[in-house]
Amino acid sequence: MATIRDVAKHAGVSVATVSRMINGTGYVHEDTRRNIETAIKELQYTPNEVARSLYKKKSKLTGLLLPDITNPFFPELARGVEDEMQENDYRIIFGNSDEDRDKEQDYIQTFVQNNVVGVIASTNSPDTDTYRKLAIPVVFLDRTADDSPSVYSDGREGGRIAAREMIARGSRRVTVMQGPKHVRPAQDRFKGAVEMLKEQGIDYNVVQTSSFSFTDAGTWAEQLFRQYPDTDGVIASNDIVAAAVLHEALKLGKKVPEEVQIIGYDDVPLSGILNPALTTIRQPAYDMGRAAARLLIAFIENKPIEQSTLQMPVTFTERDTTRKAEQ
Amino acid sequence: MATIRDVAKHAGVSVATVSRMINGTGYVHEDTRRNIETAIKELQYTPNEVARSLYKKKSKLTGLLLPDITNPFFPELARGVEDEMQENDYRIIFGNSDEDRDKEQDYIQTFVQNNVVGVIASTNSPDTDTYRKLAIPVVFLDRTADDSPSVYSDGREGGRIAAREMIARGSRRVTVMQGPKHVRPAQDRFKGAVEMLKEQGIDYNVVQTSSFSFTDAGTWAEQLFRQYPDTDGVIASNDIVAAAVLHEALKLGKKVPEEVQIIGYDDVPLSGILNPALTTIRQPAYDMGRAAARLLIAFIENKPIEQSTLQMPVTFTERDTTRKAEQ
DNA sequence: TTGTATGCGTTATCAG
DNA sequence: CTGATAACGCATACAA
Repeated sequence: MATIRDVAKHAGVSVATVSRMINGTGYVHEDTRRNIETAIKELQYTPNEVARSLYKKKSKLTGLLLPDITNPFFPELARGVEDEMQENDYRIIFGNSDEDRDKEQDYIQTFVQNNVVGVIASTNSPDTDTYRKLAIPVVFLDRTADDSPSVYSDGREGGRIAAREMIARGSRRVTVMQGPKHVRPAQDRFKGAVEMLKEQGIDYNVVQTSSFSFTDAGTWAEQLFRQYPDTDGVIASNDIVAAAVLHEALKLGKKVPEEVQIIGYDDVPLSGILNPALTTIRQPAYDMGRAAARLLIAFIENKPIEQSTLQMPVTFTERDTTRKAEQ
Repeated sequence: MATIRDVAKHAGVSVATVSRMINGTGYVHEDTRRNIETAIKELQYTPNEVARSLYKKKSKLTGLLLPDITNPFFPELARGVEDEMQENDYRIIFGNSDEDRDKEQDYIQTFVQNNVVGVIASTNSPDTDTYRKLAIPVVFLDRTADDSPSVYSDGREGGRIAAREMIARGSRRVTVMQGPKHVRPAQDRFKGAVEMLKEQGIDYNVVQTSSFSFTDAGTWAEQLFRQYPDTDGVIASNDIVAAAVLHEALKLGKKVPEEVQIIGYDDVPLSGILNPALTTIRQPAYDMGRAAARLLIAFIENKPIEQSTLQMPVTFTERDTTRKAEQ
């Protein structure tokens, strides 16, 4: 790898001049500029970001911490973040936390050890020293903490909508699936749904689940219909679980949506191609990722910030696992 | 952030001693060790990886380049890579290439600018200077190049299996979907399928597709049944497309698998919960990711390497979009 | 307009 | 067993 010294020597100038020309700081004569440029070309020089980072105590690196990229909601988020970052010349150090505090800590630590200029995190414990002590900006994604910059959607409202639409379409023995206890967004949507069910005086049951994994989803689905065989409406904790419930319902010979209605959550890409296609509460994942990155960059670059807390809209996405609403 | 100098001062020793104790290089008296340890604790010191990287010209950073994390095949791969890396204290700088040479170049460049010690790449152009000129080890994932370290599965064989099983189950007017022209694995499986179809003298049509995106998949599916309404077997280019074809077939009132059989490719997690569940050719994505990371680490750490080219097995995963084989 | 010297935080060499 | 010190590649203050 050629260094700035090589370039300087090759161009017959000092490293300072090369540095100035590269960074566009200070004057440099047209002729010498030309010399330096050809030197750079010939040596295929590219600046060593590590040295830069050491000197400036700032890098072009950013940390992204997500629970599990294997859950189809997160790739959308990640892609949004990545696209925005890459368009602004930032790079991403990526890690999966598995919602585990230790792993999370560990990643955050290596983020700072590597001089990242900011981090985007999807965590259940934003209100901890792990984040409070950070000297760099943090944006929470898909999660919130009061007064902390964050991009998320209104889980409670999403849950309420799901329940409301389910009731409006005639289900009267509803089963609400409660996602993992320590996952905030899962609990928010759960609470929202239960709230609405109670308000409307509708009978409901709860099935507890402890993960969002594809492999477990089938188990929750079986359990659901074993415990509540006469349920006529399922509000799932996310689309994966909803898909598993749909699968199980059809396997048991139940007609969807005639006998059982199902509403998912997230609107991950696969939801639209299920059979029947899944009715769900949509979160604009990709946009959320982009927004979070945009916000973080604004902090990093000290740009003006209108709002440091963005609540994105959730929308009822009606497809074929629900009946037409009664007028 | 506390530096090694702070620790040294705090412990009343020189930085050299602190460094020695941290890295376990050279002797250090038991008493001073204790002093240093408490100093580290009190100051919450963690070594600056950037400074380390600058001096040693080596980091704990690794580059991972994938086409598109939004395609559900890749999160599995990525997770495998990440798990193995993280267990070995390596971190990942991640980027999506969109199968685009420029983006790819760009990422590779910033990888080296950041002193990564190795890269894992899923690329269609492994045989280019971009990779040949790299001074650090590279492992190609899901793609191969002769003699280059790589982890992939046998696409041609996968295609052959798909066609063979489709024929064995009675389809006689098969449609093979050809994935994006520039994506090697897609072409391999396509060729394999066509090869087998020809060998067996079975009538077949080809539908060309140019992406793996969820949004486009529906279009290919519609087009397929418009052009070849009497097809009785579809070999899709991957599971996403297969899911779309399944969706469309049912929408058109076709019985699956009675009137149309469908075979996908990859066995992404969603395949098992489709209705009917998708028969597909499985690639062990997670394991492939792990294997690639393990291989890369072996290169990085100069460990002995048995095989630098790993071809993982593809397996026919029989579910419900195909009929029982004729005995 | 350009060059010299210094320091960013670490590790390794070498002398003590 | 320990401490000065040079060097990694770069950007900046200051001189020229």
